[in-house]
Amino acid sequence: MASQCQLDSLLQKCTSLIRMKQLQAHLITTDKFQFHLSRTKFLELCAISLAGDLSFAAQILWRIETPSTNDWNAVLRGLAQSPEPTHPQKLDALTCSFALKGCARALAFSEATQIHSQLLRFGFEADILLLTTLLDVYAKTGDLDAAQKVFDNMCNRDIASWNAMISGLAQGSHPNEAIALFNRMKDEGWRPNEVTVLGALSACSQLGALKHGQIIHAYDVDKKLDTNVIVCNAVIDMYSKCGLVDKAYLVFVSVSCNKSLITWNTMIMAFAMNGDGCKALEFLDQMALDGVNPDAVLYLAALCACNHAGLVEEGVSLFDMMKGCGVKPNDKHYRTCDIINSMSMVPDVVLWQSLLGACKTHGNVEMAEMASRKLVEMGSHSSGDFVLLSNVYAAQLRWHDVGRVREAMKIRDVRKVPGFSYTEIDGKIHKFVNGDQSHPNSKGIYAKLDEIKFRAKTYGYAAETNLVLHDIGEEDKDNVLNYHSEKLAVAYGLISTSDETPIQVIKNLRICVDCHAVIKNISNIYNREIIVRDRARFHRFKEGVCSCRDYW
DNA sequence: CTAGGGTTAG
Repeated sequence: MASQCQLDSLLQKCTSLIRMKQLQAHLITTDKFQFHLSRTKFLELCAISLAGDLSFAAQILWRIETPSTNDWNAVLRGLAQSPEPTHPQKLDALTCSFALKGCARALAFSEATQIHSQLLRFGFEADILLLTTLLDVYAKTGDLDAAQKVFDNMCNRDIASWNAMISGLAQGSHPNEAIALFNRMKDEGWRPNEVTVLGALSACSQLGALKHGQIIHAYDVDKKLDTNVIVCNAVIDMYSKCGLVDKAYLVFVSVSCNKSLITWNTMIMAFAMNGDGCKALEFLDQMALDGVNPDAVLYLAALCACNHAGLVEEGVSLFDMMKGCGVKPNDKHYRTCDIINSMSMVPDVVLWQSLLGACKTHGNVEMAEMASRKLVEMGSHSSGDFVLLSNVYAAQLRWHDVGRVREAMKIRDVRKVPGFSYTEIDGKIHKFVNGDQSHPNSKGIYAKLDEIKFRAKTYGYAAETNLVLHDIGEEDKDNVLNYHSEKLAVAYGLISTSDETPIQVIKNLRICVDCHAVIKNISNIYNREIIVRDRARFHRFKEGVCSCRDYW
């Protein structure tokens, strides 16, 4: 690089814009314009000297791919001392709109609030499209209250505004509110379109809200919205998540439009969640016959199916299919591990998570430690990963290690996601959290739980307390377990529905071993079919056994 | 000179 003095003297000689441009050309042709210091010095002179030209400096700045802070400063300094220190370009509603879209993608909440105030200042508050974008950004950045406020204050709305609010609620884990708003929309005389029903169906899927889901499905058919694949996919997903795989399959076969990869995937996932691994694999073949090429997500769904159905061999051959060559180590677990290690791509977080899950089932501490180390390396902040490892330790009574995991969670600011369960009774969704006492019929629920406990004891059941996270006294453990949200939901189902009605419960986390055992007992003692959808799959309890065959 | 921008399944 030419000496500093040389550049300085060249800069000094720039007494006109022409000279400046000559210098710029020189810097570029001698490959010195890339050099930060000379570029910034040049920019600065151009922006502030009488010979320079502020807008020319700005033009140069825009052309720099990643301007340094000093580059920005040079132009800002020029702007600050120019006759018009405000931004020379006026922004309009579209400018705001694009900026907001950027915020949505970058999940930049505070930037969105800034644009929000600009937009009010410029008087764009009657622009429905713009406010819809704003609402959507707030929802996507996680501030549903702010989104709702925008929605409520809109002087008038169109269907997209409703859609944005409904899907915002559905995707922001407020599915109940999403369904309520969907109903309100219909009450106010709006005609939901395909986008609206997608949001509402997603909410039903999350809640296991079959009654609402069926109404929406009927509406889709009536209004011919089922000519849209995306809607069909959402309907299939809704039935499958509500536990009606057969119904999901019926919809699948009767899809009149062209099926997409996602249609197949949703259906395979439905079989997987119900532990029907064979059907899922059969489907993989059918799909090939149909000329649809599976993608990575689909293989993952199929692997999931093998995992849930305990189809280890099939799972391994699927891995082989995926990477196109066979690996044959001896031990089952190490085999899975080797396959994951030898994969050409970086192993996926989900694969390590499933390995960790398998370690829990088989009590393999060493491998669990290895898998969770990998997950931490990959920057996992999912509390589920930590809880799984913790459970592996707890099962071995290694309380010190359980404590270490908790410490690690604190340091990494991983919070345990609170468990909750939903159950739909006569179209009304009831939500329970662990130890919940807020339900109007709370007394009845706890009385029923006592009864269950008493009757189960006579059947020889003892709580599996070694799987609770905390190292607390036996009796306390017993209490913590007794009031898990899924137990509360099942108890409420027992007291508020007739004997033949199956009880459906949706849980946001994985079901714990004790709840699993208790619900098996309940299905036997009370002769009730109980279906629990947990984070990973469905458990169908009937006559004392579960469809997962205790493998999950 | 105008139009241009928003909501969508696994």
